[in-house]
Amino acid sequence: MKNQEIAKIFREIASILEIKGENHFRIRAYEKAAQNIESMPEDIEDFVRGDRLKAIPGIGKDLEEKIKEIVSKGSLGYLKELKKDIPRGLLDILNIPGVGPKTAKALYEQLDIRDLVMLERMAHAGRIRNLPGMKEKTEENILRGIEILKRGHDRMDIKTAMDVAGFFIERLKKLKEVKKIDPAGSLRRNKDTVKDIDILISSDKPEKVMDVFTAFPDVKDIIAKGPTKSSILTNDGIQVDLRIIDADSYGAGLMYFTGSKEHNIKLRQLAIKNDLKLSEYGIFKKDKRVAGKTEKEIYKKLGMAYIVPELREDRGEVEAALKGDLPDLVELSDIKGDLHAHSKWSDGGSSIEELVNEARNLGYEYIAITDHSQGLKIAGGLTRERLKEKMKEIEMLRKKYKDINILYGSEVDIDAEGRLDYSDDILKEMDIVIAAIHSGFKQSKDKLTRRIAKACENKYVNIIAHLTGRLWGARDPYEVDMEEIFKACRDNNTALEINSFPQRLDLNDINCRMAKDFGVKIAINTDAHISQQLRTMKFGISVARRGWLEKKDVINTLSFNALSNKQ
DNA sequence: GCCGTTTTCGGCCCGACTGTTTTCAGTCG
Repeated sequence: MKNQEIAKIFREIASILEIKGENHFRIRAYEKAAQNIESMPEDIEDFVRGDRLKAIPGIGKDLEEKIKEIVSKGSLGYLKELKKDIPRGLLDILNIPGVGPKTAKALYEQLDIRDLVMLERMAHAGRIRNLPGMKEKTEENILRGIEILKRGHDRMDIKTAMDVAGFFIERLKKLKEVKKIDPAGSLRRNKDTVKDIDILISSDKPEKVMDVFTAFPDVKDIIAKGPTKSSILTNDGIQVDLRIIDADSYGAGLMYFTGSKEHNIKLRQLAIKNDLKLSEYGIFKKDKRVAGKTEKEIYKKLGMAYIVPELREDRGEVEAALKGDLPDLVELSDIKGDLHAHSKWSDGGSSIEELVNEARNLGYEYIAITDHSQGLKIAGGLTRERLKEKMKEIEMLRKKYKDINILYGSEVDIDAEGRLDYSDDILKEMDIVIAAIHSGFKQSKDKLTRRIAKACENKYVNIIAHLTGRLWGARDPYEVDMEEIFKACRDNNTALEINSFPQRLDLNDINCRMAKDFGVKIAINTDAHISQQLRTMKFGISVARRGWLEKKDVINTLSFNALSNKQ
């Protein structure tokens, strides 16, 4: 899988070309190609082998050759050439908010600034203000931008983003000047991680709303403030953008502000083809607005079905909507049970009964109690003897609660050699077996892949949990050969898990879609460690929806009977 | 650098805010 690697190279080329002041559209061509390759569910090397690269949107003759070179040689001569002209550190300067290619170029050419350290020093020394078109204010903004960059507020997980957005929305809602309010941006698209918070408001007194917004006690810094658009930084360094728009344009504004940028561009191009103009104010024929109040009427005007926010990434959804071919996405209400939860028997905080009762509250048909296996001592893994005692408790609860099926299971550790932590005679007694890696993350990609594939081959294993082990903000995903895993899962009828825990959300959306294309079934689980966490299912659902999954792709949408027959 | 149901050349999404200007370029989303 070289998709990410190629996307990264193309993005780097785009950045260097920006600084060099190259043609804007040529730069966009590289960015667009990077985006398409990165979000493709297929392995680009298959396209090279099949000589089908030009079938990828945004790939023409030139980029085709460059991709072939990267795949065969592992690097690209053109990028090496470009790097001779532009020092590496200059690309970091582009990451400073408010500093773009023109500024970076001027800093490099006129003051020989080559990296962040030099830039900070020069700004402190008051040297920037002497450049043409720059003054003290420019210097201040650069220093402030460097501070923001240093604080490293990159992206936050979706739950944190929802909490921050909720905090602002709840307070803004109370203003009588606020008629309508919605979260927008990647948060509304339910992306697994979010960079900044976007909020849209409809109001006839925008100035008043902006005054209140920028004066909230949590506002540390005002980045921009106007009658229709303001941006602030919170004390925690999170950027919140507020946009105010007329009620007549609210749908168009919501669409624009929800994005993604690529989705918007695609729609605007489509509008032009139809002799229309699309902006955040509506769809216009000549200068007359023909739609704009709701998103639905805009999609309709463009001759396509409504596209839910989760799909708006320009990953084929526009084409599908034009053909009336959109997937019928899985919904939270389709979920019939949770197949991954931990009780006090291992490292959970709730009793089995508490988990069962929460599952009953959620209207589930079944819940699997899947405590850790014996080798995972740090998480209170169960020995054979303790398993027997746990089984007794489950049997007792089964008698007490007839309206739900309590599944006896385990999250079994896969050891460094790919062996399972329980023998087959224990596993075969279980209703459900989840296998997962909990150590040896630093092994090579091949070794990790073989470990997991070997676990798939065990006939008692039903699900592989948290495949790449990522913990947002704490641990990077470990590298596995997705294609190999998908094949192993498909051939052994093993499902892959979407882990709904907000810092995991692993598989991610793109892996999901690829798994689906391979014919692999998915289980959306919470991995709850206290009963309330069974309610985080919605985050896993978001990933599934972003991965184009339908009800039929997800095993825990099956009724208990259908599920039992399948396993 | 890509792309074509007006096109193989001449286009390529659209608008807001800031800071520097004396009407606009740069940056951002």
